[in-house]
Formats: sequence, structure tokens, C-alpha cells
Amino acid sequence: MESSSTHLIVQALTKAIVEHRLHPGSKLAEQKLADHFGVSRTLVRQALLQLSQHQLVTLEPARGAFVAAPSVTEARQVFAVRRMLESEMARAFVRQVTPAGIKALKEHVAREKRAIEQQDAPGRTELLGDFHVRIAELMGNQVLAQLLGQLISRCALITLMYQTPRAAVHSHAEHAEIVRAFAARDEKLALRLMNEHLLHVEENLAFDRKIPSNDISMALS
Amino acid sequence: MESSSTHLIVQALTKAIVEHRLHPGSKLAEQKLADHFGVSRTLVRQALLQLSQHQLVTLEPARGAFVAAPSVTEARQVFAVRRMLESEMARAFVRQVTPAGIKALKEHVAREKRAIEQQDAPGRTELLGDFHVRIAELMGNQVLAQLLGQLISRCALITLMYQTPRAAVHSHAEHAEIVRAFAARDEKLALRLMNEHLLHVEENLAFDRKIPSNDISMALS
DNA sequence: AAGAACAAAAGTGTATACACATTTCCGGCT
DNA sequence: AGCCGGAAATGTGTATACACTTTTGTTCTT
Repeated sequence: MESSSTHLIVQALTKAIVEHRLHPGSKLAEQKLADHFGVSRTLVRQALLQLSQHQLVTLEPARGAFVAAPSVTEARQVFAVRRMLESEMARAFVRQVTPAGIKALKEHVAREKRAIEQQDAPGRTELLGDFHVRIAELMGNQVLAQLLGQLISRCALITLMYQTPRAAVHSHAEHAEIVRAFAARDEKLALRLMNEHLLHVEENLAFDRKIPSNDISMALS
Repeated sequence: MESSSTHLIVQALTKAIVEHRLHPGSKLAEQKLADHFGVSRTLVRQALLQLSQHQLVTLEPARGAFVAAPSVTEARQVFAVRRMLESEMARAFVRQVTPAGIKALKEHVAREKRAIEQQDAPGRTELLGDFHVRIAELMGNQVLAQLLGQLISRCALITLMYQTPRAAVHSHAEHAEIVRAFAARDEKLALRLMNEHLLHVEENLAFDRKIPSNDISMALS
């Protein structure tokens, strides 16, 4: 697995951004990052370029890199795409589901439960997102899994920023319900539940909040 | 519009790859590309990095960049994703279609017809792919449009390599039919036609052919 | 003649250097 | 006091340099 220096930086920054240790709008100065990771600007630039393609970072010519701050309309568009993709995915999954697949998802949901009970916010958000990627993986479609992963980490910038513990519990409950529909091999139900689930997540977003700026070295510890 | 040097190189290489002037597996040596474009390896590397993220190029550590040669299973996975996404897109499009949208699509289909009649293979393939992106754009969903664009150029590596003129005519006819379903605001029909269309495209692929290797300077003229 | 071993060539990976753009800061002006 | 202008500082954009890896080509051995 690609564990080049650049990739390590991408992962570290992705994690920091998705977990909101780096806030949207924060400047990502190349030299500071280079110093922090102990490499040259060259590698940092490569990492920032990749992150900009993942829409987690925006590059302004001659001004530098900033943590992306997706607009409300963009967020809604991402969710619209997810609904299109994932409702069909749920339908397809039911058609080819195996007992082992159900078992894997049940275990995943159990992990979600633990993370919520332990008030582990970062772990919670990661698991809630991974639930959807997990389904794609279980279908054996790498392309789908990778695509969903990107869409979800893109949502994370918005979603997880404002997701309350209450909303997390709600999401978790819906995941469990979806798995039950899978187990029952109920195509129409699974499809409907997935669609409604994504609508609920979108609805629960509080799009109007202040975001304090933040320091790089703090955030990356 | 981002017209940096790097982006120009990305576009030039993308075009060359999608139009099959550069064949899958061909080596893309950094210095040769740098000389060709009259820039340093730095910019070429950035471009290759981006192309690798678009899955048009594969980077092998310490060995260099090669035009991607997607496997058959990967191709099928891409098509599976497209079917999930685009059948739902077709449904959603019907719900919000405007006369202007229909008109735009009709014009697009007309352009396809001209390209096919004039035996303009590169233009033909580009237009046939853009039909799908066009729909996403007309829906006003940038995110969807961009995502589809990438999926389609990824297919292009496979599809267009082996798409016969006959298959192109077939695709074109199906596009026209889909537009008629849109105009009639027939959700179920549009959805079914889009699904079948994508299945047909996938079926028409000849996955078993020899690919001659190729030279960079030739391909980029 | 085929194959192994080694040397030369070519190519990638990372760091550094330098030109140029942007931001910041300070002094002079109104 | 506030604002405009310009120099210093900071930071990005691209090129170049160099270490190290892979490939190639040659020679020597069996």
C-alpha cells in the first residue's frame, strides 16, 4: 500500500481536516507544514495538490492553500449525488448480499454503538461515514468504494462540523435499521431507508455557524 | 478558469490519452514531456500526479508514469457505478426538466449526428461522452457533473478504444430516444432507457485486443 | 552461444535556489 | 488621527541540482 512520504502527509492533513482540528478557511503555509513534517516544500506541495483534488483544500494562485469551506449549495449537491448513488447501491446490495456481509455490517454497527457510548467524537464520525464505504467494499466494487470515500470525506467538512451527539445517535439507529432491511432482503425498504437516512443527515446540518480560525502546529500536535 | 501551465499539460495529456494517441501502457518519461512542453520536470510531475488521481495514468514507484490500462473488472465496476448514478440522474432530471433543457439536449444530439456523419472519430467519442455530463450540468449540479466527467474519461480509455462506428451510431440513437423520454416527462421510461443504454455500451466493448506501444513525440505531434 | 556480473546510462525522488507576487509594516502626507 | 505609498518580509511558482534506483549494454565465464 502506497505509503510514500507524500501519502503520509495527505493522510495526516485529511484526518486533521475531517476531524476539524483544522478549521475551514485556515491557511496552510507550505514552509510551516514542511517544517512540521520534516520534509521539503516539494512534498508538501504534492500533498496539497492532491488534497485540492479531493476538494478538502482550495488553492488560490499565488496566495496559497486553505482548508476548503464548501458552500451550502455545494454541500447540498454532494448530498444529492450521494442519494442517487447510495440508494441504488442499497438496492444492488440486497440482490447480492451474503450472510457474511450482514455479519460484517452488524459488527460495524456495534462498533458505532461503542464509539457513541464512549463519547468518542472523532471515532464516531469516522465510523458513521465508513458504514457507507463498507457496503461498497462488501459489494466488491473498488471503484464505488473509492468514490464514496471521497464524497463522504467531502461531506465531513460540513456534516461533522455541526453534527450533534443527538444526530449521531439518530444516524446510528438508522444504520441498524438499514442492516435489518438488508438481512430481510427487502429491496424497496432498503432503498427507501437509505434515501431517508441521507435526507435526515442533510436536514440535521446547521448551516449557520461561526468558525474560529486555527493554528497549524496546534492542530497537528 | 484555472489555466496554469500544469493544467494545460493535464489537458493536453488527457486529450491524447482519451483519443488514444497515447496507448495504454506507454511510458511517460518526465524529461521527454518536459522538453516537449518546454517546461521543467516539476510541472510535468504535478500534471502526472493529477492524471494518476484521475486514473488515466499509473505511477510505479521509481519506475515512472504509464498510461493506465484499466483491467476488465475495473471497467465493469466503473460501468456499474455509472448505471447507479445515471439512472437516478435521469429520473431526477425528468422531475425538473425545462423546455430550455430539452432544447439544449436536442442540439447536442444534433451535433453528435454531424460528428458521426463526418466520420470524426475523436469528436464523436467526446460528444457521446459529453451527452451524459451535459445532463448533469443542466440539472445545475456541478458536483455531479464533475464526478461524471471523471468517470466518463476513465471509461474512455476502454470504451473508445474499441468502440466501432456501428456502436457509435447505436449510442447516438439511444441518446435521441432518451431525450424523447425526457421531453415526455416519462420518469420510468427515461430511467429504463438510460440503464439499458449503459448496458449496451458496456456490452459492445471488445475486451480482447492487442495494443501497440507508442511514442510520446508522435502522439503529441 | 547463453547467462551472470558489472559498469554506464537514463530516470525518478527529494531538496534547494531563485524569481516574482503578495502581504505586512512603517513613515510621510493630508 | 487616519490614509496612502513604498520598502521589507513573507510566501508561492518554477527551475535546477544531486542522490539513489532502475534499466541497459557490455564483457567475461562456462
